[in-house]
This record gives sequence, structure tokens and C-alpha cells, in this order.
Amino acid sequence: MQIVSWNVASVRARLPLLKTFLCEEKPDIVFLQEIKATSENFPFSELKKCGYRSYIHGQKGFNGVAVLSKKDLQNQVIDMPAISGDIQARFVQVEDDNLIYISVYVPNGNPPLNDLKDTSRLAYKLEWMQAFNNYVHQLSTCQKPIVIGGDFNVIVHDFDVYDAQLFQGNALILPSVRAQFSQLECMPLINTLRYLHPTEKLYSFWDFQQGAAQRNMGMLLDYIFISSILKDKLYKSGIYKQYRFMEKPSDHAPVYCFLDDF
DNA sequence: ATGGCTTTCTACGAAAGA
Repeated sequence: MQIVSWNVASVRARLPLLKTFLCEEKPDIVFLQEIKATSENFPFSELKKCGYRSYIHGQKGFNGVAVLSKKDLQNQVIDMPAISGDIQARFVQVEDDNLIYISVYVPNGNPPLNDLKDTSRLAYKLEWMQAFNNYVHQLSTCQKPIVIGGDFNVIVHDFDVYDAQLFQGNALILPSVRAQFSQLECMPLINTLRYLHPTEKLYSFWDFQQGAAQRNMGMLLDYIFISSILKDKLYKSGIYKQYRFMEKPSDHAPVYCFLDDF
């Protein structure tokens, strides 16, 4: 089976490219982030015509996540036990008989310092990641293996960005953020991209501005994790970079992995 | 990079993204 994670930066703006993608690559499961839509304006029926059911946690204008699936899924969980007062749609969970599927959109966290009007976005990011780690840790004690796809908004290694110096102090690269991210690997969950490509220079995001994609000024922010019990089923992973260069692209490319069928 | 792009919203500029 093929699993994909893609920050589409608006599911409505991306609908033509998303449909092309689904027809070309025929993934079984797709984790979407930044759908920027609610259930009122999410294109359920258009995606149904492509053969996919949609399970969404929507929000008007910003954020929003979804899981698309060729087969019916059950037990939709709309949010993890979140930090108090959190109203942002960054988590959705569904399952089938074999697996639990989670789509996440980790907060960006910039600017990293408090200013007078805004409580720190960095503090929110770190709190959110801690709550997510706690939830996944607790979930990993149950029998069913987990698959998590998302935009983690972390530059894990300095070689995961075109110029690490430029991003010193940025909320994507801070040691505290990297430390939260690395807890996922301790659960233990397998990072499907890095398990098969430990040192390869891979990017999943290129800014819309300044011809960043053409100049390959990118960074790696998107990953798919699987429970370690599934690791012998993992036989391929990578990034569909070409979708960043097609008409009306997202600033993220889809990341993928393939698992042996159950 | 103090977002030179893109998207959204009770829209016609501002906020957000990374």
C-alpha cells in the first residue's frame, strides 16, 4: 500500500493538482495539511469522484487537516487531548482494521520571541508538540500500529535546509524544537524517509518567493512515521518533487512511503 | 529576510505561512 503526506496550502485552490496527483499516483492513504476549509466548503464530492473518502478536521481560513482513503475508515477522532484553549485544527485520526492513521500540522512557531501584543508562537509550538508526543506515546501502548503523516515544521539536520546559517534562531531549527521532534523516534516510531535515506539531501518545501524552487532553495519539513513493528514492511519512500513544479503548485511537495500489504 | 508569493476572509488591505 502507498501512503502520502502533503501540505496542500488550501485544498480548494489545489483541487485540480490534487486530482491529477490522485489519478497519477493512486495512493491508498493521503494525509493533507493546511486544507483551509471547513466541512461546508471541503470538496468531498469531487474527491469521491476520484475514488476517495475524506475525513477532515476543518477550520475556516487557516490550518485544517484531513485523511483521504480509498477504503472506508472508522472511529474518527477530531482532536487529541489538546493544550487548554487550543482552537486550531491541526490533528485528525481515523482507523481501519489494521492501522491507526493520524494527520498532523505542527505549528510554525515564528516569530520565536514574545512581543507585547502576541503571546509567543514558539511557546505554543513547543506546548503543542509536547501534547502531541504525550498523546502518541499513550496511543503506542495499544495493540494497533500507527501511521502518522504531517508537516512537522522542523529542520531536523542542518543539511535539511539550503542554508542553515540563515535560519539560526528560527523556530524551525531551534534545539528545543528539534528535541521535541526527536522524541517521536524514541517511542519508537520509524521515520520512513530517513530510515531508507539516512543522509540524502531531500527537500519537501520550497518558498513561493524569489524562485526558490527553481534555485533549489528548499527545506525538509514533511514526514511519514510508522510504528516500529511495521518496519520490515517498509520497502520504499521518497518525495514527489515534480508536483512542486506543475501548474498552480503548493509550496510543499507530497512525501510518500510504500508498505507491503497486510 | 522586516515574507519581492499565494491564499483567505463577512474582503478591496491585512494576516498568515516558513
